[in-house]
Amino acid sequence: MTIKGVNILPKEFFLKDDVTEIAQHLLGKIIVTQINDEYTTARIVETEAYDGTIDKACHAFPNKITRRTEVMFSEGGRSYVYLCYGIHHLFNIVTQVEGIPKAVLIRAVEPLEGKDIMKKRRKVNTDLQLTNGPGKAAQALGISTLHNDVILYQKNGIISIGCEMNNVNFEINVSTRIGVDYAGEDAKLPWRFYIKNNAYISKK
DNA sequence: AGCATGATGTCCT
DNA sequence: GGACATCATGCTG
Repeated sequence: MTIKGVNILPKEFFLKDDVTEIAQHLLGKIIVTQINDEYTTARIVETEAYDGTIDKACHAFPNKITRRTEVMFSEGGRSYVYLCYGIHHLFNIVTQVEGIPKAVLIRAVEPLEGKDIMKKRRKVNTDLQLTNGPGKAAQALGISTLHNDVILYQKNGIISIGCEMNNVNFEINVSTRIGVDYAGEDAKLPWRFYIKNNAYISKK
């Protein structure tokens, strides 16, 4: 299963029981989108883990099923896209076997192919401002709430996650998550992961 | 049916 | 550092 040199990850990648582990394994992986006949790719450089079973910061806490969160309860390997602040579309990757609501927020990516398309979508001209935040990354990749509950491991899917043939080495930094102060003690969980020294990290 | 609230980004001072 | 845009969602009643 290959799209232009990227191997699409199998469903099993998303089913491991530790969402923080998957959040780290997603670093360095490639997001491929083919939306409105426009092809873009980007490398994941920053992620956050959310666990609806124990984590107040997760929309699905405590195992709360609503129309918005129900996709998090489905089998891993699907998208969870929701509207934040009425403006920003945030892209998450659902993990775990069916019934366990956990997901990984894609907070930042490094643009690879289709930068001209990303600049058009974002209405900016500087590479560094293109994808260095969760709202910006989704917008640059053409992802919106229209793409909620999309299967990510299908060949020729509109959104898929892959890895490059030649693996690149990097160090992983860890911190608390951004913008979840409302979660009380859970805001202190060290569940944000990012590639050390990458230029496209959302915040220092 | 009404209301409070964001897993943010951009612009202003 | 701070204001604020903007609306789907979830909760109350």
